[in-house]
Amino acid sequence: MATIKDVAREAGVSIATVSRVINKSPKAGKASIKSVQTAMKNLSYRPNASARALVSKSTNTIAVLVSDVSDPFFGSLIKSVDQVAREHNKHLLIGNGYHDADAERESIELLINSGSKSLIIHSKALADDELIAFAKEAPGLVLINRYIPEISERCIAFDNFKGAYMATEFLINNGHKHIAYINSNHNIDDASDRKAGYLKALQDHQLAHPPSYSLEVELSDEGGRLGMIELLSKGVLYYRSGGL
Amino acid sequence: MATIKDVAREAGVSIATVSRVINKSPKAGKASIKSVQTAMKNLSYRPNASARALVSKSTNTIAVLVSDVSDPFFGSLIKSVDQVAREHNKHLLIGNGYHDADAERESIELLINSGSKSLIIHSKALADDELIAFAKEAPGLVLINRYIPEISERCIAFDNFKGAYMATEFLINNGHKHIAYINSNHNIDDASDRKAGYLKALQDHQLAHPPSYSLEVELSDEGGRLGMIELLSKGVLYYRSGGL
DNA sequence: TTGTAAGCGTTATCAT
DNA sequence: ATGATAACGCTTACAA
Repeated sequence: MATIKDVAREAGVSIATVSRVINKSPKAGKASIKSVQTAMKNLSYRPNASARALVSKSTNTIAVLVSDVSDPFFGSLIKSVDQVAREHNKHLLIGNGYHDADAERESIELLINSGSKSLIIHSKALADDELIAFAKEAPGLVLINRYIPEISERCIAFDNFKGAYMATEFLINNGHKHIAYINSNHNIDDASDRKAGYLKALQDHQLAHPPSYSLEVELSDEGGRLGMIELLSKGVLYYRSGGL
Repeated sequence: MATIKDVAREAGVSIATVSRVINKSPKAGKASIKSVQTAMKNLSYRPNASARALVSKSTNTIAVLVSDVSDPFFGSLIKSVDQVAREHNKHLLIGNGYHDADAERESIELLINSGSKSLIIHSKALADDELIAFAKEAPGLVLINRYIPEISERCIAFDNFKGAYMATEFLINNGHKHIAYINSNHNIDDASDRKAGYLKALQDHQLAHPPSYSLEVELSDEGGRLGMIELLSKGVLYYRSGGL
């Protein structure tokens, strides 16, 4: 693997000059640029990322922690991140949290250790405290899909309460009086916040919400299907044809 | 960010000693180990991965290039890689090829530049020559789902021809005489190899294979569904009830 | 067992 | 415009 030194020798200039043309410094002689460039080609030179990171105190990677790469939800998330990362010539360092606190913690540490200054973290298993501590340690860390008041400016999340409230109110405004709610049985804020939004909307409109109107199911297509079947077969709800 | 130097000062030893306990070198004094460890805790020291990589000439990352992270197929692939990577305390550096030759090339270069010595590459768009060149440059590069004779020991791939041959022969052995083939319209080896295997099996068993028996469809659930509909509605094939 | 010091490949400061 | 050179944080002979 050719180093900057090799290129300098091959091009007959100093390494400082080589560094200048690599980094497109304005103070590089036209002649030098030329010879350095051909030298780089000849030796198929690649700047050493580690050395660069060491001196510049920042890698060109963006760390992303998700719960499970094989879940299409996270796949899409990663892909979106990658698309903007690519525009800035950065790679992604991926960590898997496996929906487990220990694994999440370990992954975040690994990601921080590896020198990424930008971290996009999707963590549901870790406690607020730990995440706050990490956020304090890493100024470029951002939480996605999670809201922690103490570090709100680092959080990007849905307003689940409001979303569920709006959806419920939308149905109410369309004349519905019996609205059921199928929720995920995941014990995370998303689930409880949405449920709360649903209940609040019903309450604000003086609609009843007997327990039989809501149930919790496995978070999957199949879970939702079974939930619907349960609601319909129990006679709690019934189809209403035409429009909303 | 505390450095090894800070730890050394705090622990009252030399940086060499600190380095030794970090790397669990056998020649580290019991007392030193103790004081260094508490010093590390106090300063919440994290070894600088770049510096380490620079001197040891190898990062602790495994690079993976896939066509599209948001595709569950690749998601599972990445997850599997991650699981063994995690056992070795390594992260994944992910590249997206986007089914495009330029993007694939660019990604591989980025991954190599970033210092990963282990590369798992899934490339369908790049030509053999380019991949061979990359393989030569990076001794730790491995091709997945692709077979290139010149670097066969670096390839991990299905024998698509044989697989299709076996599947076809299986049907033949079960008494079938009219066997259709719905293929992907992706212009990649996988598709043509499988098709060839299918044809060879028919030929070896002296079965007819009129053009109407095979067609190419979009690579998706819907594509396959439409393919079946076409075959059935054209009367090329028909259902046969019971067993194989 | 421990410390000193050279060196890894770059960048950036300072002269020239 | 160009070249020495220190520095980045760490590992590893080599000495002691």
